[in-house]
Amino acid sequence: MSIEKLIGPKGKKQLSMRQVPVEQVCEYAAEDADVTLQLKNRLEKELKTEKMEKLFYDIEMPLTKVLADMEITGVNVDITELKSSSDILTRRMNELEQEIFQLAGVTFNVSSARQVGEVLFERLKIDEKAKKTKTGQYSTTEEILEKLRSRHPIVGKILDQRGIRKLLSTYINALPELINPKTGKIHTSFNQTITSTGRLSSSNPNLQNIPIRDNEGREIRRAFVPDKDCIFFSADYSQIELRIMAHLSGDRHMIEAFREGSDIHAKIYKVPIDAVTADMRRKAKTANFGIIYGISVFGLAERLNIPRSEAKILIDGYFESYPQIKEYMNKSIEVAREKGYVETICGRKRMLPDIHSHNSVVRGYAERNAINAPIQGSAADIIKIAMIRIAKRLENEHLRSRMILQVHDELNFNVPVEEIERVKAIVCEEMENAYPLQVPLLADSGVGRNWLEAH
DNA sequence: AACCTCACG
DNA sequence: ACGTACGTGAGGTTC
Repeated sequence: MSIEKLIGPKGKKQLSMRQVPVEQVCEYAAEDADVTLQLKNRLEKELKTEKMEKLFYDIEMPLTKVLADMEITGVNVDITELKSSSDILTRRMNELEQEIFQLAGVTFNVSSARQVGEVLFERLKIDEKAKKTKTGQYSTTEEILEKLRSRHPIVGKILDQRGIRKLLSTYINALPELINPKTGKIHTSFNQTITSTGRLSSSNPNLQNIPIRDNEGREIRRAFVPDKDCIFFSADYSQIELRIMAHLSGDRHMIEAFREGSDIHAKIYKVPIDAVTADMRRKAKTANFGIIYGISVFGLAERLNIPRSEAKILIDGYFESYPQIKEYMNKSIEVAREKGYVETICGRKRMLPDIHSHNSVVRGYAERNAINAPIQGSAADIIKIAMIRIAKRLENEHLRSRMILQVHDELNFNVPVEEIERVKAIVCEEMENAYPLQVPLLADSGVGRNWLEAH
């Protein structure tokens, strides 16, 4: 039985455990204990035969308490900040909506992708051969509308209105509702058993997807503030996934590049670093990400908005510079075929039954997972080790600083001002030394009066 | 409940 | 000819 069946779906009307008849609580609690014991009896043996005992007992189990402490500690959110931007943005959103109706000549629900598609492609006919989604509906994603921006003034307004609506509904208006009246803070859940790679996820609310890429959205981070007499401290791994790929592949050139601390994105070209233009670097950066995901010529061409021929040249050049990376990718797929799974540096497995599929699309997914999962998952292993050690040191050294958030390659802390130097040293040291690789691991850090300033 | 869209690493 | 970069969570619409 699910908890929501017992106390109702999350929201205002959700009951607390004490409002549920004791017979029902008893039934629920007993089932919890019974099922857990049954699972333990079976999984304990499996842990041993799969050689995953270290991962379980040395990482996942100790991490459980670290996560619980983070959840209980919670995060301060300055509501006055959010309320004032809510008023301003709500007004702008409504103005844009009126202008959209004017330009369309009809009123409609701008939140409805279907209605937006019908207005743009049937009423205004701004594109003869509009792209459709799998279900035959017009696709109106940001990516598509961006390319149609110049066709009609309504397009830009729809994009702007959507952007503002997203910020309001998902963050600005939602976060204040989630403040726990007892603690005055927001308490997320860090889910330890959701992802297929070993990453955490965050829910109710998700605090791992607070905006940062766009200037307007990132202002929301100003609302995430430390306690009184404390500062916000943020530390993040620099290019951890690329460094792991250098380590796992053993590629001499990439290892050397990281050891000498050079600009890895610029380094893929066979010209002096000074000769690398901003555009070359941007393309190389996208290519580097692509490699980690199991690149395709098509995928890279799409993202960079370049012809496939050019994307192919870029990829070929890349593998010429880093031949062992190419070998590593082939080897990962080969391992998946032979063993049916791939694993991370700590022995976390990703089962890949589709690696033998006769459907090339399905098989393609499995092959890309074979490349990506060990990299993404090893990064998760490493930051988990760092979190456990940092939590232990904060406790042993009687510091009042608290770890409050993890965002995949980043850790955030609430730090009493007088502790900042010690905590900075502890956090960076434990992050950088969590798991020695063939290349150095680097952690950047910053402090501020809020999450935005600390970044 | 499925779908679309979009926020993050 | 087709479909194609990895991993998530949430809000809104539609059925």
